[in-house]
Amino acid sequence: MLVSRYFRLLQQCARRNTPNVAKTLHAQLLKNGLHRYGPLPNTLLDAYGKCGLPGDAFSLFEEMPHRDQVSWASILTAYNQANLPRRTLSISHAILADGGLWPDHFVYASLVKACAGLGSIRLGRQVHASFLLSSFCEDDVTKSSLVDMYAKCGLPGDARAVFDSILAKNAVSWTAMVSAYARSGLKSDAMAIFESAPARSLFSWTALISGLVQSGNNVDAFHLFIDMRRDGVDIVDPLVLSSIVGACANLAMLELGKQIHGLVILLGYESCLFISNALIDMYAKCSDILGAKDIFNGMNRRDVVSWTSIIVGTAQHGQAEEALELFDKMVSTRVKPNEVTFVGLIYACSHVGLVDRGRGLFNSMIKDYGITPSLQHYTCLLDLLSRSGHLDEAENLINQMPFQPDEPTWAAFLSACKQHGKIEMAVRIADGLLSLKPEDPSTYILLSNIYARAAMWDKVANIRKLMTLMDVRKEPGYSCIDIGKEKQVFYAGETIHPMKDEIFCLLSELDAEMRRRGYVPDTSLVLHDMEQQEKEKQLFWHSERLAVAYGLLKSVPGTVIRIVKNLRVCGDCHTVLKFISAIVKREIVVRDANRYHHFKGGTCSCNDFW
DNA sequence: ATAGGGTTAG
Repeated sequence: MLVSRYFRLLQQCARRNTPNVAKTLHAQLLKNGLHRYGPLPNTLLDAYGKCGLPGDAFSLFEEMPHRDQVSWASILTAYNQANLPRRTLSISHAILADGGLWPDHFVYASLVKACAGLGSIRLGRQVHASFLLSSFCEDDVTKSSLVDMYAKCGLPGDARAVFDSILAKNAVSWTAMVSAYARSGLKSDAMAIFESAPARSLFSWTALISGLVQSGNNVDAFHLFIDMRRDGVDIVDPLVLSSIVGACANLAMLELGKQIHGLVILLGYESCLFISNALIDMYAKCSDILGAKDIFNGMNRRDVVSWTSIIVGTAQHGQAEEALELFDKMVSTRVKPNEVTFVGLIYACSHVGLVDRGRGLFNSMIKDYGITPSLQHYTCLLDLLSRSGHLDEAENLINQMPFQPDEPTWAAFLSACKQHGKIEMAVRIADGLLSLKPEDPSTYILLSNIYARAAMWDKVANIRKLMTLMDVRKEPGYSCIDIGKEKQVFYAGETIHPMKDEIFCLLSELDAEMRRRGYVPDTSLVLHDMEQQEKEKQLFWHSERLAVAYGLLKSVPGTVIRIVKNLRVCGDCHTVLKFISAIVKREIVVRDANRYHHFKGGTCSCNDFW
């Protein structure tokens, strides 16, 4: 009787995720000597794993005198559950060595899941091959996990092949396939599978919507979310909400995001951890950093993602010192920073030119936290060094780092050389960059500027020729502005807007006032060969100016004007927006392709670093 | 007694 009670209680622990109860039961089992009784050790191991205690699970596993298939499967699950796929796979090597135990279908499913988590197609294919040669090769559960593994490795065709081989497809297999197509951006295939599935559920809707958000089809995801609501699907689990909050963030749709936030509250999920995390990011990406802080401050539990989201958001909005203070608080509350946190922190340092602090953080990341720097970390550090004029150190780093620098990395370094007047160095870097056959139009504009600065006119001509030859054309710039519930999009040079005359009139007035205050148009970044006056006219019609003028004409006086731009703000527009914010005494927030600019009283939060 | 699908930060 007593033994069956322990079984029941431990299984309950696993289901309800109550680690303390698991530990108490373990202690009782030790006390009454039942800890080695029958399958109880495996049940306890499973409970530890499912309660998120992989360390305790592993100690137990090591102490076991007899490990069977179930023990192996349970320890693998424990590591998968804790999102430690490397551990899962490292243990799998031991499986073969330990008493000649052969993996069963439970073990295969766990191994495939670990490969999916790592995104390692090489290991994934090895496990797949081994599975096919085993006597469990018809197992449908493992096949469903293979569908997912191929999907996560970006191979929807391979996923489909496995899916077609599943004999008895169930809800899990259909959902895995919907997710496979959706996350690969294969919209119509995803829809087709979704519709041909025998049943729909919150699970399959979530797979479809989340997948589309992940592949950047945010608007489609939104329409499907509305369809799902119309279908009357009960949102008994908030996962889909975090995806749709993410869609609002990606689209920078603040009003829509606020409405979804309302829905989150209505459905009672506002204290759910990863919903709050998604909301922090949404408000930050929608330029409302105060809204993001409200969410963060109102949380009763915060994890790495919460801290990292607010640190990154604060840094991107130009409040670097505050981002660094937040990090100190994070450390003092014993939340362990991860690789993403350090990206945000080094970025923050680069923004205010805190070279020593940034270097220190980079080293501490490696030494104190055991994190191997990625290309992104090197890029942040390079940015910090080169912006602050430590160009030789930056060049050394480029040559020593274990990554091949990509085009944006070279371009950023090059632009810093130009900024600091290191023309010889710039030309050397430019020659190297050119030989990599860059693809981004702005790289060509930068190169052309460098050569022009060095008076190397034949090279300038060569760049122009290359651009026509490769048909490198600048992506058309556009800016969006939300006024109430209406969204307006302005393209550069647009002349068909119904309020065109009023916009032109206002911009002319502002232009005159700016010139009185000392504004001189900076036409150095206008590409085309044309007269000065013509160049100035080009700048005059840049999309962000049209959007600001429209905002000034239509919005409630005194409110913040929020603009989202697809490209980076040009240097001249940046100057103009600073002037305008002072003249009209309004705060203007621009989210460009790279960062956020809060223009207020003639200055910008980015300190002219962008 | 053990496995598979939907989740947030760069």
